[in-house]
Amino acid sequence: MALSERTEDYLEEIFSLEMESQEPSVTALAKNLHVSKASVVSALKKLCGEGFLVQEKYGTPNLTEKGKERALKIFRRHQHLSYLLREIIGIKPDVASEIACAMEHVLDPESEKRLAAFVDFYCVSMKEERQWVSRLQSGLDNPEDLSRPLLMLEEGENGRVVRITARELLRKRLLDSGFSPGSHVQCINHSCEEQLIEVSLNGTPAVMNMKEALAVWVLPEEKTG
Amino acid sequence: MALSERTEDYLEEIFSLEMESQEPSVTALAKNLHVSKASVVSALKKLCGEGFLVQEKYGTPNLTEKGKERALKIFRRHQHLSYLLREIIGIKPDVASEIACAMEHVLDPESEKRLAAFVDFYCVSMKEERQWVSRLQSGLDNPEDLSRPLLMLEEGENGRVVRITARELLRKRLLDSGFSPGSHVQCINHSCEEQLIEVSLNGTPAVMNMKEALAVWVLPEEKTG
DNA sequence: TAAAATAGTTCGAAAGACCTAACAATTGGA
DNA sequence: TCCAATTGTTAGGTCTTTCGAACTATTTTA
Repeated sequence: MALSERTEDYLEEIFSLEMESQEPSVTALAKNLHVSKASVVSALKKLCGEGFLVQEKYGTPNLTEKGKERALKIFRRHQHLSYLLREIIGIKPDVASEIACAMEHVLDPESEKRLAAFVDFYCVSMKEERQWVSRLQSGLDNPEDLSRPLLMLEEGENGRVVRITARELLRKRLLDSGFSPGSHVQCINHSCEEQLIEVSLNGTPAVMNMKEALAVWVLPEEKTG
Repeated sequence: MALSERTEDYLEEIFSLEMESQEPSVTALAKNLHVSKASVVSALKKLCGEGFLVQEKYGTPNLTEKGKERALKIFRRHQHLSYLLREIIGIKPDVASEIACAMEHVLDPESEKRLAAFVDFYCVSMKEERQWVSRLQSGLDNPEDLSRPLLMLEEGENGRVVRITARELLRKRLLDSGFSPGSHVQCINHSCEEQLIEVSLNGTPAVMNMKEALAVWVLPEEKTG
């Protein structure tokens, strides 16, 4: 059950190689992990002993179900962290991977969820920004055509959700209610006195308060009627 | 020169305690680092041997200049990382600190700069978002009053830079040119054919292309003339 | 098919971090 | 001032990870 951090690295590397349809040979592992072949063999022995791996003498190591499951967890963590460091913080890929390696072993499930949520939140907003930039650069110079908070849609205007700029509970609530990227929304009615907005979400009526309507960003579509 | 990651942790903890005007006694260190006193003593011995620390038998350890310098570097990295994990990604403080501990030893100077820049960038944009939300919620319902890309400023409009939504070279170029949060900018002239924008940056004329003008976000100020 | 190259294994041994237990110095009351 | 509690030290040992070097098995190739 309990694997040392370093042993987890071996497991992850075996998994990585398998993902790329490469043989997780002793030599390949030694090369990728920058250790001697002797070290690989002893790590492999430990992984076998713990039931994460089966391997005959001079045979290729094979992950068991248990091994795959554990490796996948580590791998996912690593991907998330790498992504955050590389694409969001802007750290160089090789350094990012190294840092991710150091982090991944101390990330508890809850923090991992937070991380994933952050990466998701940020990715969506970055994707939108890229679309925005390319749109403007390709000669389309109508700024009204950009996404904006649902709150700022005119009555009757409709479009697609592109991001949710909220965190924690509000974000969860909105996503759970169906305000996920790609959903179709239409502004039905602004009720300024009550600070409420009536909308149609994928054809179904819904009511939102201002805070919610500010957090849902919509890319308006051409009016088709 | 070369300290192991774990030994760096001891150094950092000594520094931390000194910062809080507490004695970095063997007992305190053992408690805070969750190790036995024997382990502390042997780590202290190593730090003395490397010249980061002076200590007489049964005396309080004292950081040398070299030790302080090194400890400060580690401490700063830790603060940055903790901040990122806690305040931006939303990971619980104790876990954040633990992860920061695992990360701080593999963060090279360049990545550290990137991290600092990201924290800075993100803090500014979050601050702006908060202002935005509170502004809307306090009844001010004039969306024109929000920050927007410099590209979207009318001729003659002016304001203050609140964030730069660019990365890597573009971001660096913009910051180097003086487009940093707080700078005063005024839109002088849009030249649509040449896709160039004439602006005044802190009173000095400058010319930007569309991509640059899109990356600089400005909070417009009241027109005072 | 036999020799050469490559791949995998085993065997100490070293380094690092940690522990417990016994011991020594210091300090603070009674 | 002296005894007890606290604090710091030392010795000896475990565990993990790593290595080089010698060795064996397998594969390639001439």
